[in-house]
Amino acid sequence: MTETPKQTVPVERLRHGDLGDDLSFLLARANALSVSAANTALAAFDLKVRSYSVLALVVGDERPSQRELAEFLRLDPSQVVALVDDLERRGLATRLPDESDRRAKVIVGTTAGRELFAVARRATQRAELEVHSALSAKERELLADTLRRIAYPR
Amino acid sequence: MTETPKQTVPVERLRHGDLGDDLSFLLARANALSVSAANTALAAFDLKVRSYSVLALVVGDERPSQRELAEFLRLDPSQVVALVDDLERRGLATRLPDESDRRAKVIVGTTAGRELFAVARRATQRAELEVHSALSAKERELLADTLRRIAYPR
DNA sequence: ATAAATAATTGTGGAAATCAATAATTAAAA
DNA sequence: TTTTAATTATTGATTTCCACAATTATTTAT
Repeated sequence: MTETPKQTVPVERLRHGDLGDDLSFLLARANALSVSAANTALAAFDLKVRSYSVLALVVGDERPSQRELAEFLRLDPSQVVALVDDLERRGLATRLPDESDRRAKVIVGTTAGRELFAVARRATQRAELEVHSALSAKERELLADTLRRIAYPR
Repeated sequence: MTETPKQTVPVERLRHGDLGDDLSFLLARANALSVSAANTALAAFDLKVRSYSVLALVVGDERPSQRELAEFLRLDPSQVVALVDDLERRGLATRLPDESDRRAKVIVGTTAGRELFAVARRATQRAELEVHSALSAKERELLADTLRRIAYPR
């Protein structure tokens, strides 16, 4: 029996089918790598990309309502309830009544929330830089511009 | 009571915080739009991006093992079992013994699988074109090149 | 004044991710 | 060669995630 040498680069050959070069698939795979790197970096702070994203949106001075968070993050409103519950329980954000609409609640980050976000942000940016290390600063800029046109259509 | 005019572009202002311009976030958002467009297009064939991806990989002549599918798609091997179970039940793919390793099973698309993939592919490509309609052909090409460097590091 | 729409919330069922354990087989080490 | 370790597919359990329906309070439209 002649021995077939075992491949050391296992799935290389799968890259060159209909799928491996597909733009949507590349997008999905790049995103998967990015998300898991970010989650790894955020684990130290008991955050995931979801809760980190909410935190990022509420530590500024935009004071979004839960509905706005849901819409922007493409989440079901009920998921936002759970995410805000968690942040609030941990003292990182607060629900405030919306002065102009008593149905709505405005979410604002606390001081602790802002502080945690600051350090978590450094960690995610380090991780992100790692993921995109194959690209130059200029290429990253161009990529962001291009993705922005897809991410925010119209 | 003075009335505050309701905004017609609701979350526009959230785009311009720390998050909205973040490369990883843009990647995630662009991908989310792409995935949901693809899933919508694939629903007509009782496929999702997951099962479509597996189908795409097995209708070629690479004859991947389940382990290779799992690795390439970044899935747990047990999820691949379920996906292949489904395709096999529907007569779209078959498990064949790997001649050189009797632990492994090689997955090959059936004729029906190839036919379904062909039409499903047209549908997803239409949907994809829609999602990326803000980009020219040249820009799509450049985007694919850039994403490829992130998606397949080293 | 009444009706319709909206914001947050709860609960629910199904999909999916994660993890441990197992049987069969192969590869590595002694 | 014999034993040991690693690998492949599989099952099952656990948890998390996601999409929906229903509910309450409030606001907007008729």
